[in-house]
Amino acid sequence: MPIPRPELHEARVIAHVDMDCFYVQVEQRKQPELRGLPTAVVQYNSWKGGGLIAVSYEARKHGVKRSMRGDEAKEVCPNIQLVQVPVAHGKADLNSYRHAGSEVVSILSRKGKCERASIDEVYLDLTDAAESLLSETPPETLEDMHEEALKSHVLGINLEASSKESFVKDWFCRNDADHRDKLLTCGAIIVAQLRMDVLRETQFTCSAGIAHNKMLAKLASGMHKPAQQTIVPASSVKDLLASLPIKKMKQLGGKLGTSLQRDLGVNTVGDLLQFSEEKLQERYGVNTGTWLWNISRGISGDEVVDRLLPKSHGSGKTFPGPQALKTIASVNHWLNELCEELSERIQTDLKENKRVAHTLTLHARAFKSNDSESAKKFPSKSCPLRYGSEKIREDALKLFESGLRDFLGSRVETQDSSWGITSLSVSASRINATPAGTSSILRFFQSGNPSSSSSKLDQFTEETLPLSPPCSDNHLGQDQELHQFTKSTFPLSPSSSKSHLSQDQVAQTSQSTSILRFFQSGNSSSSSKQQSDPFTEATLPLSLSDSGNHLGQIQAAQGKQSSSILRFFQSGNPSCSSSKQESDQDTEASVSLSTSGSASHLGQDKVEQTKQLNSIENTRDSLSQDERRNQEWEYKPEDIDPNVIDELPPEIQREIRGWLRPTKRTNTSKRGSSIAHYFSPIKKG
DNA sequence: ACGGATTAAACC
DNA sequence: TGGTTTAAT
Repeated sequence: MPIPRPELHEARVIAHVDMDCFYVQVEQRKQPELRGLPTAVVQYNSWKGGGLIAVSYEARKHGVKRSMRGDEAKEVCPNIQLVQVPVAHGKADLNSYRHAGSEVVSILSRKGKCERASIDEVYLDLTDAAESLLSETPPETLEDMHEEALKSHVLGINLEASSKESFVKDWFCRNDADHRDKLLTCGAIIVAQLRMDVLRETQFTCSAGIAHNKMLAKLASGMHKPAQQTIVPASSVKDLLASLPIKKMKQLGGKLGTSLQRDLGVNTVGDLLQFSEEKLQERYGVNTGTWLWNISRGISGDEVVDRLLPKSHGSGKTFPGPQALKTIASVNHWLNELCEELSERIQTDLKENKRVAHTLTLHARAFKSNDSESAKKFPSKSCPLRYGSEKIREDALKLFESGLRDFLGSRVETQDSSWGITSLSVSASRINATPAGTSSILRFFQSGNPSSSSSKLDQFTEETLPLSPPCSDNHLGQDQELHQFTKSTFPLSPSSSKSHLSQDQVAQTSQSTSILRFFQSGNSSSSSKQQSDPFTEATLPLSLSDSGNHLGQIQAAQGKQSSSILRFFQSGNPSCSSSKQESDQDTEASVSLSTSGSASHLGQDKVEQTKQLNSIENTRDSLSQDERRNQEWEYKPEDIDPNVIDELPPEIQREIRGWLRPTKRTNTSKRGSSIAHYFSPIKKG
């Protein structure tokens, strides 16, 4: 019995799809009269015409480049059309581009595993689709090959002939083709179709690379732009890399690439071949060394991860030079703007994708004018994320103050204006999908608890948050709705009149809220009630409040049943019952329970997220443990405190434990791992 | 101290 | 783990 050759069985078909000057295309779709004209997208038009962040290909011909100023662009290309990025919260607002990006993702994810790599790029694993196509209708039998597929570039075969297309067709359809080449051909046909779908459905063009791994696909997608695709057959990899400047390689555009050039005299990827793996390891560490050795041979085992949504959200702004923020008041103002945007975005994420963010992080850059050693960096700070824009603001300000104290080194004069903030950002990370659909745990909380009446809940919610700031006037329509939701979600606060978050508070908040968030968001998707907007109207099964002067009402509002629920949460969670003084009381006093909104209200405009969520349910029942482990990052065991689970009824325990994966975190880093899956285009002995 | 605003991931 | 650094777009 001959052992099957691994290359044949493990040859993957990977595509990288890259939108052409994406922001420009988005603006041109909005203003079709700009189509065909040299166009660029700028932000902050006030200073020197603003900074360019996207440039159309017409404008590039005139020498306009990214990172030029609007004024410079006008000089080299006088009739360039400059479009400003929308502004909201006093800063650039990229939401329209994000939305356009997700339109594209929803189309590109139709044919296989799809990984959103950035706002305008995806990787696709088309192996299965290509194999199916090959076995059902192999290229050589195809009568009418799509024009777009025939326009593919194939590295290594065409020689700039005018009759290129016939060469490509011959290459596609030749009978003696390598199996892997046939797979790539099928991949190219599929990608061509996807690109046409994207164009038809969104009016956007894109370019693509088709190869056996991500690295090569990414390389290829940039080789013929715009609106073209490039195939990298295994046989052409060696020549391709031999002359490829090292800095063109992803991950080598920065310091590592520079070090390779300067320290090893490596100028092309091919130059790397002469170094042994050990040599590279000793200079750059095992992982990086092995990784370098591999990429120089076109080997890259990175898999396409099925992920259509971003892993974090951030909102930030720079305050260059004279604009640096020098008072707490001004920092507070901008923090509020940034937090407002962030809050809206995680709220939208929760509503549309049923995802919950767990960590709030503040980043800043700062200088000290008087201090001699001003080289110190402003430290990042993070804490558990509490939903609701005013909570976020409050926490972000505390994080900032804490960071500023560290930055200034325990000296007191914080309004000394001896410091300045040159950039500020807040971000939300550790975003977990919540289990969608009906499950016993959700049924348990809904049917088992009579105190869960939504009308009562709304009232409760409104009364609980009298301190919310007035809606800003420019919020209308949908924003209004969002704001309401914001106010009513997770109003947990560590009752902090203290000047900073202590470690204890942080830890406590983290543990005690995670379970609540879990149930809250899961619950909200599981009822079958018909409501116009279940999310805004009844979304508060469990809430904690810090509003001291409403304590009486809150206690009155919660029934007996809810207090028993409360007890087992608290007893199950050590950090809840431990040495908390005032915050402990707040916590105890304000938990209540409610029913949820409707189960199946997913907006139909969000096909991609639906697909992602559905895949969770499907895999739960049909996949093996191992397969689950790979996909089940969605379930995030961190959402559930193990101690709490013990207190739950047995059938609920079973269900929850089914979601939990064993603590993973193997020490295999991306680099140097999963050698078995490496595609090896270069024959060895 | 203008290449801005975001994202991701390795590393320690 | 949180926080820092690197890198890409």
